[in-house]
Amino acid sequence: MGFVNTPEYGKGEDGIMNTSVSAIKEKNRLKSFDWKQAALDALSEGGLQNVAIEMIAKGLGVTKGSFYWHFESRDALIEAALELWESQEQEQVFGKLDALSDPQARLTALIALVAEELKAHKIFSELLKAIDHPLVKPVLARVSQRRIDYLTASLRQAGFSRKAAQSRAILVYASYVGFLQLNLQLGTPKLSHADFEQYVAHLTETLIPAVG
Amino acid sequence: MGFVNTPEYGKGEDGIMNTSVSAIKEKNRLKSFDWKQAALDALSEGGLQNVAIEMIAKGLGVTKGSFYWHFESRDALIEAALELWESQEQEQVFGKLDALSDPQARLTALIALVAEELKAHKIFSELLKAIDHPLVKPVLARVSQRRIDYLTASLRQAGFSRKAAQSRAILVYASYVGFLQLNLQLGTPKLSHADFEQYVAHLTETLIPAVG
DNA sequence: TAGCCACCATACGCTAAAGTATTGACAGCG
DNA sequence: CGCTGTCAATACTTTAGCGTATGGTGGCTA
Repeated sequence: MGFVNTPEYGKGEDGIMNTSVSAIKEKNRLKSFDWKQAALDALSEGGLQNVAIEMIAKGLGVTKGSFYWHFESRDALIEAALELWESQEQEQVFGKLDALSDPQARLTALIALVAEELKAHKIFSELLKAIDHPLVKPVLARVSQRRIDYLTASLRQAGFSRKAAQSRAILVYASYVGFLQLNLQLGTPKLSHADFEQYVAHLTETLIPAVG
Repeated sequence: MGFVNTPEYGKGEDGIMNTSVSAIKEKNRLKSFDWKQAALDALSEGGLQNVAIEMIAKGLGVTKGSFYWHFESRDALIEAALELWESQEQEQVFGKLDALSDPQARLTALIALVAEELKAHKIFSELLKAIDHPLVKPVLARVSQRRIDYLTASLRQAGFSRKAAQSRAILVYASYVGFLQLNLQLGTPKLSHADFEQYVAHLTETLIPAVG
């Protein structure tokens, strides 16, 4: 007892939480976690407007009467789901890359990462479309700032000057964001697997190795 | 008589249109055009969900009773506004660039164009967020395809191989799209005017001249 | 001056989705 | 056995925004 199997552990979302940590508390947390997970699923599929309580409830086999026991409001769910996504995102991206000491290898690994983890990218892409929502904007701003900073540092390590590294980091990140929207949202251009490989190779050649 | 001073001319949106071409018809067209223009304004400010009939009506000093005389539905307005935007967009971008014969100059001019014409970019950026709307998606697909093709052709002329030109075109366009979203929507990173200049210079150096 | 027509205002209906109020089921504990 | 707390179902209210129905006004023509 005492250990939870989810990223939820240690968040302390309830203010009081040390009164009889037990199977009941466990189940409680699992339930709330399910809602967040389902919200992220819905988000990655149909965008933020698809994070509709009655829809998700149906997917979970319950009704909204249940939802409002677990959460204050729709916004509360969105906020919690975003918090979950942000932490997952962070350990997913940075966890894998920090292992690599060579900055060059780290950068190419980062680009390779874009091809995988489709769902995380889908969520990011959907959030970008929902940026008008006041809860979404700060999250994306934080995440983007962290990534750009990380890129900048890596590029500096790889030999770029301070200013060049800054511009290059923005360029790399912008091309990432743009490519996401073009592919996941617009579906234009449609690239075959081979075309995609070639594009990634071209991108790596163009943006990563050339120090200047 | 016979000439109209707007891009509307020659569209033939009414099926029948040759019965007494006169000042009345003229006024009619102007009114309808105002709605489209106002719709684009609203779009560029608050996104597609801000294209709300009652809001725009208030802005025009009328009520929605007027609107439904001019248009069938909200979708009809959106469709008409998008058509207007697409044509304006096309002549704005391609009109200026086709004058330049040197492909290199054309490409740098194109990049410079991004800094201007803020409203057209705002609209594009908002449309990207509203891409789930069935009327928006095909428009953006057409526009993006045209632009990428144009870029590809210019890059080929500048000396890139077929495959390299294709990948590079996508890269350039993706970085454009991404930068738009980061700046107009997210506001991250915040660049000073000098920083922006430097970024554009860096971008041009990195993506345009190097033939490979 | 009668009357038609383009244009607009007002009032209402309709729908989707959030949120509320109330009651019910079921499990564990005293 | 019955109480209590957790979770869920049902029915209701509310709100925003699209769309409709209908009637009003002002100018042009017969």
